[in-house]
Amino acid sequence: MGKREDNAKQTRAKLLDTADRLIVKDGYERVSVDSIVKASGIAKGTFYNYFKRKEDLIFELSKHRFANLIGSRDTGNQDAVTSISAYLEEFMTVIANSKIELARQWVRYVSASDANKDKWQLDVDSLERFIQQLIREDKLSAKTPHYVLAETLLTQMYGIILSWCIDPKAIDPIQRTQQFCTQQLELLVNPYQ
Amino acid sequence: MGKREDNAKQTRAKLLDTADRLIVKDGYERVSVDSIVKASGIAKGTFYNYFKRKEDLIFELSKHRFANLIGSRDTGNQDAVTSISAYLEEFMTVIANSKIELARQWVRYVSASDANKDKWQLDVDSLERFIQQLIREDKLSAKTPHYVLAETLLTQMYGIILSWCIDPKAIDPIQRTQQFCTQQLELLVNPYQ
Amino acid sequence: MGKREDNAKQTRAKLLDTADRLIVKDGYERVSVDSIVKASGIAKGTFYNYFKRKEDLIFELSKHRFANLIGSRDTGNQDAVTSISAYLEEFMTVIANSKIELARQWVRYVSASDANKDKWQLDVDSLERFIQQLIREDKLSAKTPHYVLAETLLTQMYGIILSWCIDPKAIDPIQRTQQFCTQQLELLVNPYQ
Amino acid sequence: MGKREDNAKQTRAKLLDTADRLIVKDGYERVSVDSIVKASGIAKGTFYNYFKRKEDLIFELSKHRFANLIGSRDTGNQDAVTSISAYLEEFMTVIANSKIELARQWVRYVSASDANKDKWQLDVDSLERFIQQLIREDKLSAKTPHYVLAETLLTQMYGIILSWCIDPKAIDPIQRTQQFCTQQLELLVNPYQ
DNA sequence: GATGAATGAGCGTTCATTCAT
DNA sequence: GATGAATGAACGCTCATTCAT
Repeated sequence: MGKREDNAKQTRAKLLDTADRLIVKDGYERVSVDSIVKASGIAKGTFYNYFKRKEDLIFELSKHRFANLIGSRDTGNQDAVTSISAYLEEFMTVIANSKIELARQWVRYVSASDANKDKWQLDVDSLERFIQQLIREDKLSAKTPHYVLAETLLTQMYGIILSWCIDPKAIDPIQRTQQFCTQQLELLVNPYQ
Repeated sequence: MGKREDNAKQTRAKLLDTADRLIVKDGYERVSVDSIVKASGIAKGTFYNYFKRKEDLIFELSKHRFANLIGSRDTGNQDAVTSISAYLEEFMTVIANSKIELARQWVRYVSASDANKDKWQLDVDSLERFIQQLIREDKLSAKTPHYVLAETLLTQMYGIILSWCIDPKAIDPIQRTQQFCTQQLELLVNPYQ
Repeated sequence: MGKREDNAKQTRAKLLDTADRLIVKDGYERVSVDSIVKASGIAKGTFYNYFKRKEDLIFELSKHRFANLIGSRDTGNQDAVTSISAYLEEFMTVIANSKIELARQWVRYVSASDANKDKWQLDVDSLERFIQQLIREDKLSAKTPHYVLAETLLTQMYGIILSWCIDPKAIDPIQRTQQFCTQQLELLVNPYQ
Repeated sequence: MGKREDNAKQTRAKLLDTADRLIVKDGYERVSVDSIVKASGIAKGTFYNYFKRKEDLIFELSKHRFANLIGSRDTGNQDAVTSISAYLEEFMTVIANSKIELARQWVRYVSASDANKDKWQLDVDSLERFIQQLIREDKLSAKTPHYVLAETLLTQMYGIILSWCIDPKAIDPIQRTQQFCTQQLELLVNPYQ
């Protein structure tokens, strides 16, 4: 870990950070190599020392950017519906806390190409693990179709995000999530509780 | 309907068709006015005789594709779950029949600005009317929360579309819809059946 | 003068009028054949029945548009300075009454090509004739250098117009003309009065 | 001043020179970015490395041509009329030395928007200071209306430029300036000499 | 390894002009 | 004579990429 390698790592990191920041600020479409190197104070040629093509940076970014949002969590002695509700609300809060433009950009981004396909699977897996945890804690029966349930719930969340992007004024994603949890979640979970 | 008007209609249609085909083939991002006119053998200037901006063509395209998804329908003597399943499957079939690139384009388009906010509401209203019809036909109890149910179901459909856009290879929207109908829909509808 | 010739004349006149109006409204640069035919409700092809090229219409327009502003006038028994002052003020009033954008457009127009070279000469000739009239009326001596004086005075008017175009807020062309007449004109005319 | 910086300077200069040459040759209206880069053998993209917009090059060009027209000058023991004549002639010579197309461009440019309003004021101020210098040197009386005189003289110069632009063949700006100085200037200055 | 000037294909768009109907 | 769809060169401008220094 000589000084030079260190500098190189920093340069690379700076490019990634700057690109990330610009995408958030200006939207994915508007971010060019030019804007990245100008904002980061790094020469254009240097950019191409680290990334053979612009695409490479974008790809690397997407790996970091949409990292799995929710890790394991303590459910205490709450019942299954309450636990899942808390999970989903937290999931949606992270997204809803960003401005609508960011959410829109996110939708455009993940639906732009196959580069982000992991995102969906990671989210499903994470939610499924959470449900399995509830099964292990005997809050849900062993018969619970954990994968299908995870898929359904996450699909609902994704649907809320998309409808929010379509009509941000009419739809409050947090409130919609709460409504769903209150009125529908129980129906889905009840048989297994 | 003189020869000229006829030709004009054909020219317009050819531009739309070609654009549609190219978007499916190459992806929304890569389709330019140049590529459209070159592929259709029409002069660039002619393009702008029909569409003031490239955007206008795109808009018209997505309108055609995703417009008027569901009209009224005869439910015969099917029960509520079966009827709703048929409705949702038809809804999704229209979308899934388009290629993934067109669905992506649609997602990008409706989430791009506030211009399409009606889309969501129209879909919800349409589905709600369908549920109300089932209530009138005594297939669902009068207590059915028709609006909330419509919202939930449509949100699920939108979520499926979005997850399909994210990972088209892993997800088959029709199959996912059927799975949802089979395994979850009953839970949601049962209390009111 | 059959009906057909009459219609043809009207069509031609309408094109000229519309073009003139649009140039005043939108500025010379922004007026296209398209905008002219759209605004006049005449088909594009018809335009080219009357004018072989767009230039032809512009040329014809310039002949009408910048016609000699001032004809002969009664000077009554006013002295030379008063008469000339009235003449110059009227000249400038015609111009200043138009909006600054029109004046700017005029400047751009007359300085754009050689097509308007007559304009300057016509104005000088007109003013010279006026001065000669004053000589004939014995309000100025026969030694008055009528052409040079006309040139100098008109040049001053043109200079005022140009400076007005450059800084419309700081300069009031009418007031500047009056100031010139009050403070400087006498000096130029006195020797011959 | 490495080789690279040197080359860059040359590239920039070449673009400016070529543009200048083309404007003189073909007229302001007909010069496009394309024609400039083609004539200079420089890539189009390079043009935009140096000038953010085409306008910027035009602006820089006109700044070079018409900037800093007159600095302070030694009047020796010439009388006022001679000194002012020399001043005005030099002013006009700078302009007349450019080709007519460049003068036209200048006129169009300064009259295009409010961005150049200073130009007029700077010229007036400069000329006024020169007249004040003549007053201090006792070549003009203290009663001389220095500002009004400066305005009148400069207006005359601007008028000559404009009339030159309108009819370049009939009018020689230098000769017209000399004529004005010989025949009219004395009348304006005499009372204060 | 860092630099930034140079590149040129490509973009969306405008517009005067032609010509079959 | 009137029509308006069709044309295609030209416009100003963007941008990912290359390469000599």
